[in-house]
Amino acid sequence: MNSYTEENYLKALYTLGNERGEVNVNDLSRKLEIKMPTVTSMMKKLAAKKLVYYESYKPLKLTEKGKREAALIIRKHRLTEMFLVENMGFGWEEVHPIAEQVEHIQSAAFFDKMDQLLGYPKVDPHGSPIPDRNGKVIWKEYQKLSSCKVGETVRLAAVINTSEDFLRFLNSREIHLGLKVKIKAIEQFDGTMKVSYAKRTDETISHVVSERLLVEKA
Amino acid sequence: MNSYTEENYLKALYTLGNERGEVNVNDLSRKLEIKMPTVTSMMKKLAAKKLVYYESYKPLKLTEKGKREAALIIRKHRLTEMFLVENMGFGWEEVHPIAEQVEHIQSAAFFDKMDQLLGYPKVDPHGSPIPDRNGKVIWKEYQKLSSCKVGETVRLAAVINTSEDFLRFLNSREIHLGLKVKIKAIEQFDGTMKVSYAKRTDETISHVVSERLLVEKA
DNA sequence: TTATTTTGTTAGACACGTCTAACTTTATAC
DNA sequence: GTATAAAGTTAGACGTGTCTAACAAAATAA
Ligand SMILES: [Mn+2]
Ligand SMILES: [Mn+2]
Ligand SMILES: [Mn+2]
Ligand SMILES: [Mn+2]
Repeated sequence: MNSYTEENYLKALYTLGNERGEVNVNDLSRKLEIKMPTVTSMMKKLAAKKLVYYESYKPLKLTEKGKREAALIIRKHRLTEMFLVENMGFGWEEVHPIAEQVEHIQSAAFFDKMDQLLGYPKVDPHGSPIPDRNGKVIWKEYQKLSSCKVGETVRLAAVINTSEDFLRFLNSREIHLGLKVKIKAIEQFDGTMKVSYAKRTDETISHVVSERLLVEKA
Repeated sequence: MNSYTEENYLKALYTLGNERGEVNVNDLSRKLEIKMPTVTSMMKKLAAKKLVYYESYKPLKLTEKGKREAALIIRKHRLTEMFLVENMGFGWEEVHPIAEQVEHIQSAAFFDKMDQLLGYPKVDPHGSPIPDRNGKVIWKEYQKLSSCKVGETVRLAAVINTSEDFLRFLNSREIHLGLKVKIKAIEQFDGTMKVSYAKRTDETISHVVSERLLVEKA
């Protein structure tokens, strides 16, 4: 069994790996807010457990075993977030710090029960896919709202940034997953979009925001 | 903030204190399955944090602060057990090991939400009282089923032993909290009771079992 | 291509929570 | 009331996860 600490390293390696392809000691160090020498020594430990390929001065890479174990922790994280939102009434902006702790609970029954009560959800409250029991993840191909054209109507499928501030901002505009958004106009200069959705027929979405929203064709 | 480990020591001190009055290093050592020298050094640490009164060779005692913090962990434990049973469909025999982990989650909102969803329960699934937000516990005075007389009808209010085996045994006899039990006869020799409850009109309860069931007059 | 900056490693330290071995104090038995 | 047993403490060690200081390698800039 991996320790609480090891689990957090595995998860960070996994998510950084998906975001940036290559993961360096420095990236991990910054993400976990842990100094580089500490990261190096943990990488050697995880390498000894066959969870990470480690060679001095080379980028870090999870082994297949490491990827699987990381994905299973992420599964627990995302199931928890979904449970907190759907079955406990939390807002999507509140759940991450709680899930960060709950993900380390050792009890298959606990998470199986969440999964069952939720009806075997495929995505978490932010639209990220929930890995299956074997650690397999099915990534749906979404596109950024910012890449859409005038006249298109799209459905909001996921958020890229899940910071509390950003999610609170979306709440204040009544923007949530599943929302149908029609693009009315795009300002060439700065990419600002004029859109309509729900009862809001004359809203503005800045490029900073549309870059962080993933959509699919409605 | 207290560590995960410190929390488990506090909780053990609290429950042993209620069961036996005085707590010795040896008791704690056996309860936590941690060797005595380790316990001694932790007691010094908790004493430095004003959570325990510690003097060499004297019985251990929680300070008021220590009692309060212990009770708040127990609150989280029991709310969790109740939530697992009432809102997630677990059996009362399954929840303890999960609650043992969940009780260490640091999130007031998480437990407040459980409390609210449960309708501010006063007791856990085993009939033990849930301490309030200030760590105050209201103990109801129940009596052992074994101390009841022939002809009495009592309501099952709590179980003393919460081992999985005992709870499974009760499940197999369809014995659960709230059950009304009528005492039809008591064998003087070994204390075996003849009782009726629900649709079971001719059941036998051994003294070993009736000693572990707490009831109130119906 | 050499100098500088950034990234990464090594060495050594430390807090935490655990252990065993050895010793001391207190309790129990005779 | 001494002898023995049980309980408790002290000393010293160890694994985990963290740090800082010093050094080395790789990347970038001049
Ligand atoms: Mn999250
Ligand atoms: Mn975590
Ligand atoms: Mn319990
Ligand atoms: Mn616990």
